[in-house]
Amino acid sequence: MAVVDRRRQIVEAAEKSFALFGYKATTMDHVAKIANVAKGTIYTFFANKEELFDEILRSVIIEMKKITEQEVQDDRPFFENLYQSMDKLLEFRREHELLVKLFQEVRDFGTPQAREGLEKIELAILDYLERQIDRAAKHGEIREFDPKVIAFVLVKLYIALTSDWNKIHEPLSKEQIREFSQIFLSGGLSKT
Amino acid sequence: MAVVDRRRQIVEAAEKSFALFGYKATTMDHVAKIANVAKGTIYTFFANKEELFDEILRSVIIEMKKITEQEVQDDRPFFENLYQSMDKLLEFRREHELLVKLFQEVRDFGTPQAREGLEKIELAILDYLERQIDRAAKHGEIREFDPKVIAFVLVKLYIALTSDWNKIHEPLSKEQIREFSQIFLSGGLSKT
DNA sequence: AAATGACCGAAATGGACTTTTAGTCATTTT
DNA sequence: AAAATGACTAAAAGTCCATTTCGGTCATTT
Repeated sequence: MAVVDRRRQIVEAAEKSFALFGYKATTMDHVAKIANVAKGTIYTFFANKEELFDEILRSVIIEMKKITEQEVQDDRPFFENLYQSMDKLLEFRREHELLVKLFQEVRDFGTPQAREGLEKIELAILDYLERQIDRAAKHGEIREFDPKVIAFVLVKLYIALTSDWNKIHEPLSKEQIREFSQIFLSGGLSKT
Repeated sequence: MAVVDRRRQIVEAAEKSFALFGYKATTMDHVAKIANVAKGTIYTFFANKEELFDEILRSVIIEMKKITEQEVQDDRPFFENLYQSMDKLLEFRREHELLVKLFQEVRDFGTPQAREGLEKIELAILDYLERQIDRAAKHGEIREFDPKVIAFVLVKLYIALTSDWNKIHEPLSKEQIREFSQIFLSGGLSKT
């Protein structure tokens, strides 16, 4: 009990600190202080700062998976599930303090660990998406193509419409994004 | 004659230096030396370093426009022209020393002027593409949607398949890229 | 009138010195 | 005996200041 509690205290303190200050500005001393624990104790649970960070990331990934799985219903068409999941995921990314902070840290300082952290999360999303696509293809819902590439392009398309676009233009509404996705995904640009 | 020559000497020297050393590491003293001209002379033609850089960028954009226009034939379908142009453009970007150097400079040092330069070029491409798309829509070749967004997504899609993808996987072949583009653009993912 | 290059101030660079911080480990607490 | 502690260390980051570099100017030369 005592051991478990200490671990939790540390993880919770680290969560707060990473979300508030980012990776670089979070010091082990500070985490120890918030957790009401001596610094050495942290090292009985985590080999180093990066592993502590990894623990937090892993829980974020699990949380994201839960959120998307709530949206997926097997009796609905693949695209419907896809749009819902993507919306939820983007909303999560926008609102989750840790992710917001990490994006900012990468943009402003280029901290490698922050970038690698975000890459890990993106990889987890790609992996999850890939399996969804594979399943949809096997169910005959979409054409069969390399699911890895499809997943990759889908994510890029979504990021392009939701994030990249806003750097030079007024943000697109949810409805517009949905419409454009449908054009490219279900319809295609072609008129015929 | 003498005046024109001096200007040309300077521009040619600057072209070489920017392509070889990037924006930051190119010094006005060095450009003057290569051009066999006193530093002050550069300032009779260009207000400052950035304007000299702009001149080079402008000529790169013109060159790109020429290359794509060679590929476009009005009697061919829009998509055919599009794929050809994109291929040529990407090849140009990959092979043009200045662009390669600028990409590297942005990645390694984040020099703002280098990034802005690449942004200008991308904007020029987007602008050109937008007009092509608008034309195709008016000709009834593709569905009518905001050409700005379509152009934006097309470029992002192409960069995703040709450049981003290579950061984690084996590069896709020209044929694969073409196939995927067709899926998304003319066909759509949907099976029906 | 055009071209030059010595010159200027601002900004970048380098290096000595100081502070901070990740990680360790001998000692204390439970 | 096992867990927790915090003073300690080595290395990384930060600060400061002297020196150099570089974009841009302008009095002088061609």
